[in-house]
Amino acid sequence: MPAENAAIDKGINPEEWTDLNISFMKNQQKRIGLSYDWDREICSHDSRYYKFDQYFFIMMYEKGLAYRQESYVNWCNTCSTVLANEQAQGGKCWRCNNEVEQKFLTQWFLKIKNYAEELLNGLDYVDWPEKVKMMQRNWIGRSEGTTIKFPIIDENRSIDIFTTRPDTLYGVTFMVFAPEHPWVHDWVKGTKYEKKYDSFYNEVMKQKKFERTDIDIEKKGIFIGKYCIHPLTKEKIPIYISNFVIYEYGAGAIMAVPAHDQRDFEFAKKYDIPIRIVIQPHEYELNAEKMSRAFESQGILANSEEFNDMENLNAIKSITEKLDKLGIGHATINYKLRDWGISRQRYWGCPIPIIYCEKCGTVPVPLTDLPVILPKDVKFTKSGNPLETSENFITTTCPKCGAVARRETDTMDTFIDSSWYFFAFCDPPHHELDIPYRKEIVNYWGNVDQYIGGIEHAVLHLIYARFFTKMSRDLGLHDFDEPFQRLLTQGMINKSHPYCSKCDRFAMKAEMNDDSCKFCKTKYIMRSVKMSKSYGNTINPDDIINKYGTDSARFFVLFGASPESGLDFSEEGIGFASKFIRNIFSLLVDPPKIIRKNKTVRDDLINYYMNKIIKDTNNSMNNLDIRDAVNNIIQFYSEITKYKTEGVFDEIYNQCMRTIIILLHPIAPHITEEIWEIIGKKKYLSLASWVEYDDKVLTEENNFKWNLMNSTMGDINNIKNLIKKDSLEKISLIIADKWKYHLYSRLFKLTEKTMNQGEIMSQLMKDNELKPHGKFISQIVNRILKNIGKFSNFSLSPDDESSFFIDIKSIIEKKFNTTVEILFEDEINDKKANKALPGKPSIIIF
RNA sequence: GCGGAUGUGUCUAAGUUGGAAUAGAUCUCGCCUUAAAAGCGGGUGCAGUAGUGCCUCGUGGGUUCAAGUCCCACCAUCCGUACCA
Repeated sequence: MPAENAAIDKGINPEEWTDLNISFMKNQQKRIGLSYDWDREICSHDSRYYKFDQYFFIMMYEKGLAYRQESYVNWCNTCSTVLANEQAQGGKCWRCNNEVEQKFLTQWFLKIKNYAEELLNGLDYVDWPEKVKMMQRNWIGRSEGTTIKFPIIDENRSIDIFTTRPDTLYGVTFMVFAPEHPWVHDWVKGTKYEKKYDSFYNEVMKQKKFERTDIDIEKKGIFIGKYCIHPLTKEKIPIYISNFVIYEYGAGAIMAVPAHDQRDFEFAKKYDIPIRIVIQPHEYELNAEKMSRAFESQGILANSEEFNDMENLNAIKSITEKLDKLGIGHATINYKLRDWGISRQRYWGCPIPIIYCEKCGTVPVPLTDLPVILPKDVKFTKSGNPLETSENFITTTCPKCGAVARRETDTMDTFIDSSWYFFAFCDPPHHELDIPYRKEIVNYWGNVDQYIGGIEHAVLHLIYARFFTKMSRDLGLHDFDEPFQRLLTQGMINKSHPYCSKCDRFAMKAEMNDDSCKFCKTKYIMRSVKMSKSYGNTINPDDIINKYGTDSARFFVLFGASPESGLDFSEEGIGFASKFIRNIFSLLVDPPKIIRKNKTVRDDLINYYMNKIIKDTNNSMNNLDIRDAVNNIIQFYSEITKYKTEGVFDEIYNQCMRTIIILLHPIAPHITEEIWEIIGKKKYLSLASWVEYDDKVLTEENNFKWNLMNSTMGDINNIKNLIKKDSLEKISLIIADKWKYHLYSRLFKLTEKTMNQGEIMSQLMKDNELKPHGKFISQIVNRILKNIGKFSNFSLSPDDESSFFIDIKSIIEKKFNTTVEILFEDEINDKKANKALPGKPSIIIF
């Protein structure tokens, strides 16, 4: 439709305009480095593709899933076309945001309602955001209730109304029909009510549909002089019409129970209709005259013949059973979901393959005659469907009798195209095939493992595509039930923009440089809002790419926020990204200044980090936590930087480089590919195998050791800051006495049995080795028991701990630019020394 | 009204089966530099001349040896939806 509008505005052919845009977008996508398999490119305006839109339509027509009906439909004046219910949410056109009107037209519909139950249940089997599932559940709007026949007086037909509250059936005191219900029109004809009805009808029709169903709008109605009969009591019940009853839902008429429904209550009060109580609350008694609002809670039935004294929730079932037995009602399930109106009065779309013959009526185009090609000899006038201007197209012959016939000129909703394109990507359509795609290929690839799209399609594309998947499965085209197994709804790119808090509005494009609101003169504040042309706050990706490069743009977007939460565009953010990209280049391309021949513990450390980071990054990537993955890479980058300046061991350093290049490659493909070549690697990086981590490096012992090193260095740093010494003479690390290790192992064993401190202490004091240290132990035990989980179960022996510190001595020395000595507790006479504990050496700084 | 989500030191975000609150930005100090930028290092909840103590994940309770995480109630914000019989 934008193509057609642009064509009208600019006088270009829509096809030309579409192709132009496709090549522009393709270029941009290639520039930003998106790796698509372009061999699978499909275009919905290619007759090889839309042929199968028509195929699906005809298959549905033959199965009775496509039908033509005259009804009230949503009409958008600016788009000059009909819209489906899903496309007119909140009474506004999904494309142009214009208020939609109601028009009475003959249109093609698809019976999506036939799949309502399955569409609802299928939601339990997909891994989608709860929010989207809720939106679909609400949209489908299943409700269980009862259909009840109310015979019309003086006629032999009856109205089958739907109610969820058959327990209140005895409380019905009036009926309400939608004003546009066709029966109503006949009933008032030639009666004294006709005039009143006509003016009321016109008044209601003038209201926009969504205004009419606004809760604040006044509930208006009139009596139309007609009655029906209560199916059980046989009482005469007056029929009203009112604006609050919607023709499309249920029967287009309701039974009104003013005592137990607030809306009915208000209506009854207004028009002086009797109120009959049929449910009494447990705690008190209602009085019809004194009621100020309806009683909608649970209670016990009254005035309900044999159902009196029954709990109302039980009565729902009992009354329905009785109606069923008498043949005047039955349990029913109703859905809010309406059938999908797919006719569009526009040129640029897929023609509906139907021919109207005077003799044979509505005739589908035979499958062998597909595709029905969209003609090019059309005139774009400002009004009406351009297709109607192509005589060649309209005039045809009837496939059945050969007589001159006329083609349908409505085209299909473009959502039809997007309802099955994911199958087409598996097996791009071929003109010569008579099916849209081959079953074994689609079954092999499908269903889609991970789908990404905006939340705005929650009850549009995402419901249509599910319907199509089930429908085409039933045509035998493939075997699975749901199109998209995992769904991620990505956020939008926002930008801060002038906002008036008083008027609750953002500055429009023309006002965006003003200081204050043009309506109330309040000063604008800056607030984040989605990018949009009307606000004039859009950023052209090309500008960003030109200024910072593709990789910086990608890095910024991926690191800026999680995919779900959207991103605030900012200059600082993109600046950081661009700095990082530059830094990583020089880090990897400039060779290290110091290269060691011997392997040291420093190399073990960076190797440990490397493996840990591969593991964490892989996890994050798999969960699509791209931001976390990037965070890990940034950390690894700074570790490598430190490692490089301290001096490297060639083999390990090369592994680190390879790892970070590969990890970063999906984020910043261009620069990493470049670096790959510069450092002399053969073949493309994009074809290199992904990095694996070595589980043997990530043992509990190693985790413990490197944590021990980090926390010890943290402690040293802490003390250093505290004593405000500029340069350090010496650091002594004192490893705890052997008996403390013995204590730890005894203690942790005991805590498996009991957490009682007294009991634990008395057990410990039976140990002769520990007994002399009783006072110290009781303090330690107290501290440990307060938060046992904080203490690792794993520990090294005193000798292992000491030799580990000897190993990493050089790292600490380098970091603090001083000498480090490792001692045992009994080797030094300092009262600070005896604070040493297993896994926590005492630190003395000189 | 109904439904859903969110709330984390200044900001943006991580935080898995409960087990020592992480990153990045910002700001700031230092190094480097003739200088700036870039880069590197320290600090960025409070207190402290010794590895510690205390506070803090919207508020208030609860469960637990242990709660950002589990349970209950409330508040705020955002989104969806609305006479659906």
